[in-house]
Amino acid sequence: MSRYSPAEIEAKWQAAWDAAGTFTARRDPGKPKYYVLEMFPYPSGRIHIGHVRNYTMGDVIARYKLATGHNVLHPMGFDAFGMPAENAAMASGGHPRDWTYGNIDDMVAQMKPLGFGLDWSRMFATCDPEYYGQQQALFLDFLQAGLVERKNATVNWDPVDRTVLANEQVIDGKGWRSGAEVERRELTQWFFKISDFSEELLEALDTLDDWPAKVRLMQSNWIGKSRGLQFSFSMVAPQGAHDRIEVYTTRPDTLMGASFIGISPDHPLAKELERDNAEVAAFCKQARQGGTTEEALEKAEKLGFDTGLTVRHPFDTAWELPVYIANFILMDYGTGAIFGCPAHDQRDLDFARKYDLPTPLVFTDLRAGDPAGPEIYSGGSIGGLPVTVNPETGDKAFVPGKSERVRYIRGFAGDEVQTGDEAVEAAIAACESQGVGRGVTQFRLRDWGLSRQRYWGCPIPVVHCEACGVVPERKDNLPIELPYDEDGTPIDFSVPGNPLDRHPSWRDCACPACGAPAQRETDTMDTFVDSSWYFARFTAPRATTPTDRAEADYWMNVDQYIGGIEHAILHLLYSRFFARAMHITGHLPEKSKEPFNALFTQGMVTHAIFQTRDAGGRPVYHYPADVAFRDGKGFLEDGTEVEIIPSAKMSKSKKNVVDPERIIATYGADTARWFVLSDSPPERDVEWTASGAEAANRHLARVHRIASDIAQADTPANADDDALLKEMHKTIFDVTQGIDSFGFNASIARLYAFTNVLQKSKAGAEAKRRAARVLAQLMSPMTPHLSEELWAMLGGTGLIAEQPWPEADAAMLVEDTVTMPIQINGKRRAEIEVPKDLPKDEVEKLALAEDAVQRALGDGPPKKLIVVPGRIVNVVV
RNA sequence: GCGGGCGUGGUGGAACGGUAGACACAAGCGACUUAAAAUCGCUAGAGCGUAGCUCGUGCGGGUUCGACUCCCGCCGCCCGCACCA
Repeated sequence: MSRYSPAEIEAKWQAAWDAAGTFTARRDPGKPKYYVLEMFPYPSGRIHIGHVRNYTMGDVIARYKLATGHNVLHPMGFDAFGMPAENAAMASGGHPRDWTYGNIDDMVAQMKPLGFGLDWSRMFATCDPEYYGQQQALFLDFLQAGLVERKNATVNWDPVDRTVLANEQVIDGKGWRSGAEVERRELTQWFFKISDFSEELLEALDTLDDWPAKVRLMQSNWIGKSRGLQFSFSMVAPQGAHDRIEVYTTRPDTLMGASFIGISPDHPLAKELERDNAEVAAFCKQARQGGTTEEALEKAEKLGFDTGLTVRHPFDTAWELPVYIANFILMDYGTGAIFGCPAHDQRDLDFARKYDLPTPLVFTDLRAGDPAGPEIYSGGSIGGLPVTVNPETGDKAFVPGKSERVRYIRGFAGDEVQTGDEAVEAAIAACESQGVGRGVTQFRLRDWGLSRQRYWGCPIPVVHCEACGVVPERKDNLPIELPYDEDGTPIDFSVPGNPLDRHPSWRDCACPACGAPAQRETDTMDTFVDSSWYFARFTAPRATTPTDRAEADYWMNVDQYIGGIEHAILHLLYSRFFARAMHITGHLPEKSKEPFNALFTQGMVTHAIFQTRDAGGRPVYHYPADVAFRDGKGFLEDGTEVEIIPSAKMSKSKKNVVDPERIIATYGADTARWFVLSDSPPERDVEWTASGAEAANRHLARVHRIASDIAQADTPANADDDALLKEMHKTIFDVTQGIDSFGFNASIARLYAFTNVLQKSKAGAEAKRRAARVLAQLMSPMTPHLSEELWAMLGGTGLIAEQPWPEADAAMLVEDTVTMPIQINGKRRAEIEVPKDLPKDEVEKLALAEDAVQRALGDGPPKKLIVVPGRIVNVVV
């Protein structure tokens, strides 16, 4: 009898699929197509177990769809531009291109042994000139279609290295290399006009039925549609050209609670004041310190500078409000100016407390004044109305939900008692009728700045000419390739900044319009651009235009997209925009405006951390391979017990990583594939454990053993055949349903159960062989190599990968009787076995006759009797 | 700080508002063996007065005949926050 030997069989069957071209996708209008795609990896050089899980999920779908008669497209590529390659060149010399392609070779070599049913002939990397040249063509088409523009953006500026930093390079407000205090600085950049599509991108979310609701909600919040009022405060004393300050607010109902005006340090008025006032300039400089992230802005200490200027309240010209320059207001949002209502906004309240500004209350809790209700205010007043928030809760603003009803004491429109939403609408209407501003619908979504001051990215194909201005490159000149060296000299990556900027022979060129000497744009594109259309490129990866319409029309859309939740907003939103832009420019059909029909977000693979402490109490981490287990505890070789911290995100610094290559070498690819799917639902994290992997391997060996016994068995057909086949059909049904609904762990649990049944069954050899072949088929999406081996062993013909999926016989699924639990007051106390269609009153009779029920009832009748047919009986006593 | 999610035995997890703990891991006991490994079988949420009863799905409330599931308020952890990919 042969033993389970993954190393042998896995290589063998991979070669067989290659030879048969099982996974090579060809357009065939006669067959329904199915496009399954996993988010492609960044070529770090090593695949990790999380990749294994991600691609195994996609492969299960791909192989299952192939078996159900689909023409499957399942491609793979690399998201190959980005900072790590430049960082590597900076840290240890070499060239980003060599580093990246070397890593890609390594990763492909690590992925192939996993036996994924991928069409490798379509592979590309986004750093291939063939790919990014087409991306440049797309950029030019977008530019011509009015989908691109130039304007200012705020960036992180390192004043010592004199370079722009990525957010992740800003640590606690300081540059990662120089340690210098980072400044926010404005720069002219290219933008995709994604905000023109805000409404459409928001509305179309409703059509994405097969996307997780949480992703749609996150996108919806990100786009952030709001209804508000745009109006201006007139200045008491005009300052230069400024005689008013334009603000936007989503809470115009709190206008009578205004306490101050805040403007961004980059507001034109602030800039004007800065010019001839050293104190203002010093404050603005300080206010511009720190990173650009929303998180940094929100968490930073709120600072303000009283300009001494004042404005008039639009409804009471005698009421003057001070104008502050504030560090938490960004010029990129709204008008770069706000009015503060401290009583009903936490940030404004913090600010008002700090600068001792009044906090007029606009509305109160309906229960205010009720002794049992919250006390919201006390203290002084303006015009007989309360001003000071209750000193006891004085640092907490009263911010109820907008749908909650509150009592307006400083309202100016609508009822005294109304919801925030109603009050906002009433306030907008009232303001409009009195000529104070206008109602405006605004979106939080900003345009997508795509310029990056870096080398390792797709060059932006434009030229700056003194005479003609900004000129698009001619498509004939594409691709504009990144220079590998500097006329024979290696590019120096050790200097901060963009090497393209200091590369004269690459930068200098002829103007595509007038032919005069001109200069190339040295910025490259955000790597999100690369990943915003790769799915379309996979449909015709070698086409000499961005897409081939016949191929794109056939293969698009992606039927099932699989990736991490961390991409829930940006990558997916940008891709949705790109698909629309590509449709407008003729590169994709109408139906592809939403390019991903279904989305699945998978969880991470985690691993316990093994830790001891050094003399100073600091943690010391240990690799899993160095830890031995006894009685559920872990020990180092010298006998020291380690502390086990379960389920932590894998990270090299914590040493809680497992290497897929080692797993494959030890157990084989099928074990790795089986285990990463087996223990947790796919959308949740799964914890990798050595014992779990071992057990998965033992199970596969067991299936192999059972199958080889069955292959040689000669038991005649008998009375047990029917029960086995019935169980087989139920298993087909359950496993299929599991795969269809991404319940891979449930499918696997069912396969375990069926294996147990098969092993114990006394059925005849023929029935058992049939059941075992079906078992092999049902396992084949997860363990394709073992399944091929079993299939061949059990007399199957051809490749199991190319067999039609087994179908459950509905007649074999029905049961004649059901077990009904009987509850007394909601607690299970007994159960009865009844015919499936027994009438309700019969069930009631049987239930009441039960001992447990009789005992609970005593002599009285039940208070209530609930019978859910086929499900449950509940007796209330 | 803001937005989104998750929380069930010693462990991973299962459970259309209807028998909480399927299926596994770890553990214990047994069979086989000279022995071990492998394999096979059995036990197993906690507690108690053990034919049975009580408690139990992060914490506190609520809705319901019935709540892991729905609602409200907390706590903890994870993801995202526009130049990480």
